[in-house]
Amino acid sequence: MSDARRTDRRFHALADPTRRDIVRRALADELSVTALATSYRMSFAAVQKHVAVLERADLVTKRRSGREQLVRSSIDALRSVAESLDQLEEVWRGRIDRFGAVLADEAEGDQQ
Amino acid sequence: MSDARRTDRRFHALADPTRRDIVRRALADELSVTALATSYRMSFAAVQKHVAVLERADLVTKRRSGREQLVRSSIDALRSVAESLDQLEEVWRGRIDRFGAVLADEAEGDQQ
DNA sequence: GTAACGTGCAACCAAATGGTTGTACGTATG
DNA sequence: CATACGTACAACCATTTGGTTGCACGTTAC
Repeated sequence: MSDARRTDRRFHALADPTRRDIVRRALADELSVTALATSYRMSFAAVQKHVAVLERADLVTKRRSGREQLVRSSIDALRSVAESLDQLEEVWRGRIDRFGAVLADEAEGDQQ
Repeated sequence: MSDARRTDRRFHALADPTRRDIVRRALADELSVTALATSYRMSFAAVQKHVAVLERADLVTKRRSGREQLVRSSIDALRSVAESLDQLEEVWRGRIDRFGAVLADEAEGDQQ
């Protein structure tokens, strides 16, 4: 999968409060899909779909244990999302640096 | 607008490569909608819609200058997205801390 | 004043999203 | 073995998304 496509999926997966909550809870503990589902006012199938969206984005992984499927969040995937934001932050800093350079040039021009 | 709703919109807005590119370019420079639009292989109206999505998410602001509308990204909004990821990171660290505590307890139990 | 430019917006369309119910199947429990 | 549990998945539906074209309107340039 292309990098951009993966980033798309990750941001998209996080653009829903239920899914962010699932990620949060599965960061703290490993939980079965049913255990997760009891917390939300929607059908089990709906929660299962949310987990599938997170799984396709690699934000969570599942591990079978008997008849349960245990969901765990991937801190690495979350960090890679944070990283794409950091890249933007760097672009912004670059702009400031150039702005600073212009000011320095002007000061140089002004000096006697 | 609720906090969650705003977070939804921001993640959603960033879940598209064209929009992330617009944010990136408007972080480095202030650009008109038309200037932005020339870079992408889609209609002006489509780009305009992307800018509108970013605007509703407060990720960019527009400033009128003559007949042009200059788009600039908001570094603060980007940082607030990064912040919601940091909160998840903290949950994860909390889990590790508890895990560490369990190990410490076990060690304590083990000690002679 | 007229023509060209930059923008906003409505109408339309195909595809994706987010929910539902129902069914099927492997696993545990009594 | 029979029943309940946990999960997966298909079919269906309303809404949203992401694109298009066309038109209107204010601003600039000639």
